[in-house]
Formats: sequence, structure tokens, C-alpha cells
Amino acid sequence: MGEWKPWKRKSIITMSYRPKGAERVKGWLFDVYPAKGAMVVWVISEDGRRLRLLDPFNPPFYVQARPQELRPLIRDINKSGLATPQGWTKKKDFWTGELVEVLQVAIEDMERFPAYLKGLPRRYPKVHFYNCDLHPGQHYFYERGLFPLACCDMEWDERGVLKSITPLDSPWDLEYKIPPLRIMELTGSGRGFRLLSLQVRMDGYGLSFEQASPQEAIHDLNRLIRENDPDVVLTSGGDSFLFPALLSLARNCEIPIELDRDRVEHRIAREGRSLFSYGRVLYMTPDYPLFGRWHIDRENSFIYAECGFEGLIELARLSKIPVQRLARRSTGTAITSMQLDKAVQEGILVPWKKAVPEKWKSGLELLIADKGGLVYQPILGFHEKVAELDFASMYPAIMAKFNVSPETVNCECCPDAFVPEIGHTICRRREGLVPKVLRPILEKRKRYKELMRQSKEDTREILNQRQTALKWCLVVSFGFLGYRNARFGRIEAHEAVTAYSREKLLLAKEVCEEKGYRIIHAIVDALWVKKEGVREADLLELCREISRRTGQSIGLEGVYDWIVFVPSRLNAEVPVANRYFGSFPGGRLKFRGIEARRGDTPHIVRDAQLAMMHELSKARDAREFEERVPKALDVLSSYAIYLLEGRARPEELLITRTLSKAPEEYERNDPMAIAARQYIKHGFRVHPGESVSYVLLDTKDPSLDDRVRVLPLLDGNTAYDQEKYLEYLLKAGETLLSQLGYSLPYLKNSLFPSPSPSPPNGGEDQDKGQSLSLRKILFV
DNA sequence: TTCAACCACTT
DNA sequence: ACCCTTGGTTGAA
Repeated sequence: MGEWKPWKRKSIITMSYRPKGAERVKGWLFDVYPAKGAMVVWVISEDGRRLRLLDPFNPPFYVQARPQELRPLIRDINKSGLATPQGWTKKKDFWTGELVEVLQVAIEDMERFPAYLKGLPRRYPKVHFYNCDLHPGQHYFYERGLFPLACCDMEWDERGVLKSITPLDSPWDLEYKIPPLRIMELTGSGRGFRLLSLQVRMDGYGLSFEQASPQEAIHDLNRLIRENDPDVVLTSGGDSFLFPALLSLARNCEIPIELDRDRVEHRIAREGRSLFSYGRVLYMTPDYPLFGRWHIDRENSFIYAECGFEGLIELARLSKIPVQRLARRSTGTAITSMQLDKAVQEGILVPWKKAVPEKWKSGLELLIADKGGLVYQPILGFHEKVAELDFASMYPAIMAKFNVSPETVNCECCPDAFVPEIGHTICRRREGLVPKVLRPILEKRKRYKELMRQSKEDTREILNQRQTALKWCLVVSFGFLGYRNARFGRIEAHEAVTAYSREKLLLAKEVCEEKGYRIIHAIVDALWVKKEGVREADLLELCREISRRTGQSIGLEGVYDWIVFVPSRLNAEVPVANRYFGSFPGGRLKFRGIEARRGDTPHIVRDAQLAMMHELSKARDAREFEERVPKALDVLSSYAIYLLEGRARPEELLITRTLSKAPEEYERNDPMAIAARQYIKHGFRVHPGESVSYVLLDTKDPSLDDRVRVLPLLDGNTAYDQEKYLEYLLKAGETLLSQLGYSLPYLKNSLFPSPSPSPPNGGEDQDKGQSLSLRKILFV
């Protein structure tokens, strides 16, 4: 028996998305996708109508070859009926910048052309293909000078075919209006792919739908969508669970589900895929895009999760990637698209596949070039009044300033324009594509940050989301430069950037030392320095001087009241870059690399470490810090007691790790591998790049499967491996306090005194009381 | 004790 | 649709 709570919102009944006749209006470009030889263009008119228009579009691509090789290809293309050769034109070669003669071919059928294209290089190995594998939506935007959510002046005929469409704003505007979008939120829960409950929310009204017949559920959902006509369907896990579940429900009861505005012939159920990105394996569930609406799955959208709705829109406008597509892609896709757009604007031929072999390097060259960023190991332990200086967007700023780009590195024309330290050269004559794209992004981000300072709270949040989106673009642009299969990547360019960065950091260090600062730690683009009696004004002056001498802008991140650089766990004498925690005035903590920052640390351990740091953050100097240590230890012991009384809940004990391969491929029986196999055994599929979550039951149990219990099999009262979790907890405590002599054995001993030698300046009476009861639990 | 396998983190 | 920075944990030899 299904029951919707009454939907209080006034209903909108939309009859049709077809235009009634020829018209000229102002409106926003909502979405585009191909339909054979035209793009379907969805617009939101100024008066709020949602309209489906058509724009005939035959994206051009280019081929280059000698006439005798070209003739059979032209015949082949003509016979296919999928494209039409149009004539000769001159375009710029990406690598040399020279004009070359190429044949322009128009794609007639965007849906079937890609499959045909794939077979061509094998049959015509001597022909070069350019601009042929661009995404149709993006290509349409590049060629028309349009972008998602552009405010446009447009005109169409009585059939709804666009006669003209002209943008009235620019992606580079700092202020822009987007139309009010109708957002419907769908959440659901269930088991496997069985949907057990469904919630629909819109404009603050919520409906919960449980225990209904599938027919009713689909019927009512269809009605709600029809009546409210959302532009955006926002889900949590729509791709991985909700949409597949809804679609299979709809299939079973044979009621079509009407999530799209456009007619959808058939929705192909695809397999998810595992892919490698930034040093780790990721799993992408198949996505369920909508036609005429956007489906945005917050759980499966990196950009939405990191930069919010505003960041997503900002990036879509700049990168010219349709919003719904961008939502499911990485920021790397955005930066690549901006490069493609720039290439198309400038008549530069876009190579189909990257085909530049890396120049051979001697062993010595390799050693020098691959050093990457420069690191000065930190001086171990506790430091008072340390200033942190950070270069702003150092790598992208270097690329922009020194013209580092795949086609400018080791060019033919400037053999003596050397990069510091390594043998590479950089072109002086021609500006590279990468710097050309980065420069305005750097500039726009700077402007947003300036605007933020003079804005009110809610505007500031919008601006912040936008500048965060730009920040991610800048960050990945460097990674893409060295990434072998990036379209505009080349490892030598990557090496040139790190070479410059080392020079800059070295120079910054020298400036600091000249001015009497002591370097506590430095890494890539950040320095930690201190000097007796230094004032903020001195530090700002220091920043100005470094900026002047290096040509790179450096800023004062802040002055820590205290900071602790923690040693290596394997060797207490050895410092480790990037493992520290410190406190700024007011008690704001900053910490890197320690347990609390790791994604695979159980909640209870992270909470304990955070609570200890919070206690320590009340200290403003060395003396207060030492005074706070017993309090921090109290915190630690309270967590230990909780743990050893068996009160910890499974969600506090969960360990989540990401699989890099399929469960059966693991050769070791560590808890994660056992957990992965346990998922499979109980019918849950886990792919490389997906994560597994488990609780340690007894890590010593001879039966492997009893060592851990994975999340879906957990119930409320799971007995857990107290000893193991205690060890994690104490190690997290040790990380914070080892510099003050609190080693793991000491911590163990002070919390649970062993009978004979008493711990140094042992606990207060109340501590002893606790310790006794703890020992009982631990050892009985 | 040492080793190999494996994951996560920093910029 | 990577090749290797570092630290740390784990199980097993």
C-alpha cells in the first residue's frame, strides 16, 4: 500500500517542449547533444519556457596526405555516406606552428561516424587525421563560439530549427546570471538492486515513498516529474544504485519511466570501468545521463563534490563541456577541453592521437631530470613561532611565465634557450598552447579571490566555489603535462617545470637565509621558517623580497604558535617530509600526513587523534604545550577505555581501503584482501578501484574468513579485535607525542601499568583506578 | 629478522 | 588505461 504525502507545491503541467512557431528570443543554452546531422539544443527562454530546438551541424575534420594516398580515402569516405570531403584549406601544425595544406571533411552522421573512423588508420596508414575525435557537444561549442548556460540571442523558424544563436555573455565574465533551475532530489535505498524506499524532494518539500507496489511507485514518480518538470535530477548514488534499480523496476512492471524530456530510443546498460588516474585505480560506475535534463549524482561527481554546483557551472562554461557530462568527468577533462577549444579557435590541427616519442635520455640525464620537486627534510620535533610561506599555484604559474608547453620544449628554432640545470630548451618565438590556456585561468582565479575579500557572506561562497573549480584545473594541468597519454602532454615539459620549481625554491631558501631566517622545512612550493622576535610585517617584507627575486608570487600562509614535525616510525632519528601538525593563533589546527589525514584510518582512531590535537591546540607555546600533554593523554585513555569495554560501534571501527585489482588477484592474506574476497563470496561485486569496508574481528584467527567482517554483513553487536584497535589508537597517540619521549611502550605502560617496574612519573590516583579495570578486560 | 606486497599521502 | 617519490603495515619466509 503506497502513500505519498500530499505534494504541496503548485503543479506545472508542461504540454510540449516544441516551439509553437518562428520566434526570436533571449534565453540560456541549457544542453546540447547530437542527433545525426544536427545538434539538439535545449534552451530556457527568458520567460521560463523549456524548448527543444535543432541546429544543423556537420563538424569538420581534416586529413593530410599525398594525393595518391588521399584519392582512395576520399572514395572510401564518399561510399560510407557518413561524411563529405569539402575542399582544401590551410591549418597550423601543432608541433611546428607551420601552415599546412589539409583536406576538410564534414561529418554527416555524428552517431555512426566514430565506428567508421576507427577502421581508417589501418587501411590508410600514411594519412594523418586531425580534429576527428572531438566530443560532438564540445566540438559544437568550439565551432559556434558557444558554451553551456551562455545567455544568447536566438532565432528559430517554424520547425524549431535555429537560424542564429549569438552569445551575449562570455565565459570569462566574473559576474553572470544563470536561469533559475528547477532541481528535484531523488534518494533511494534498497538491497542489491531492489529498491525499498524512495524519497523525492523539491523546493523544500519532501515526499517519502515506502512499501508501495512497483506500479504505483513508477506511476507516481512519473506524475511528479511531469507536474514539476525539473531541469536537474540530483541524486546520491543515482548512477551506482538508484537509476539502475528504478529502470529494472520499470522494466519488470512494464511501465516506462519518464525521467527524460526527450524521447530516448534505448538506454544501453553498460558495464562500469576501472581506470588509472593520479597514481591510483578508480572505479567508475556506468552513468545514466538524461536527455533534456541533467542527472547529477553527487556521490559520483568529483567536481560537484569538490566545488559544488557553482564550481560545476563555472567549469562547464569555461571548458565548454555540457554540464551533465562534466559532472561525471575529472577536472583534467576540463583543462584538456580548454586546450582543444583554443586550438580550434587558432586553426591549430588537433592530432588524433598523441604520437611524440620521448627523446632518448642517458642514465645521468634521467637521474637529474626526474628529481621532481625539491625537498629539505624538516628539523624534527617541536618548534615555536614558525612561519609557513607558500608559492601561489607555483607549477601553473611557471608554465605560464616560462612558456612551458609540449610544443615549445626542445623546439627546432631556439637551441640555446636552456631550462636551468637540465638539458631541455624552450621556444622563445612562439607561445605554447598550454601557457596560453593557463594564463587567463590564473588571472580569473586571482580576480575571484580579490572579489571574495570585498563580498558578503553568500556571494563569497559562490565565488569560493568558482575559484576552487579553477584551482583544481590549475593543479591537474601540471599532472597532465607529464602524463603520457594526455593529448597535450610531454614528459620533457613536465621536467622543465620541476627544474624551474627547484630553482625558485632554492632561491627562496637563499633569500630567507640572507635575512637571518632558519629553514625548518621546505618542499616543492612551501617553506617553514623562523627567526627570533619576528613580526608579521617582517614576514610580509620577506614574501615581497622572495616574490621579487624569483618572479613567482609567494604568500604568508600563517605563523604557527607551534608546529611539530614527526619522525619516521621506522627510525625515530629520521625526519619525514610532510608529516606534521601545528596550531595557528586561535587554535586552528593544520596537519598533514598523520593518521587523521588518512582515508583508511578507523573513525575511532581519527577521532581520538583529533581530540588529542584539539586539546594540544589550546596551548600557545612550549610551556603550555607540555602542560597540556597530560590532558591529551587523558583523552587517549578515555578512548582506550571505551574501546576495551567493548562499546565501540562497527561504524567507528570500519577500515575502508581501495582495491587496485580484482579480489582474486591478491596473493597475500592481509585483512583488505580477505575482505575483498568476503564481498565476492556473499554476492557483492567489487571492482578494481572500488573500496571495501571492514571491521577487524580477530586478526590472528586461523580461519581467514573470520579475521574480518565486511560492512554489508555487519550487525549491531560485532565483537572486534580490541588489541589490534588499541594498538592503532596508541600509535596515533605516539605519532603526536613521541617527540616528547612518549613512545608506544611508554604509552602502553602508562595506560596499563605492568606489575613490576612502575612507569615514569606515573598517573594520578584516578588513572590507576581506570588502568586496573582496563587490564582486567585486556588480559582476562 | 627480513622481505615482498600493498595502500595512502604530499605537492 | 601509470611507472615508481616516500612511509607504513602486514603476513609469511
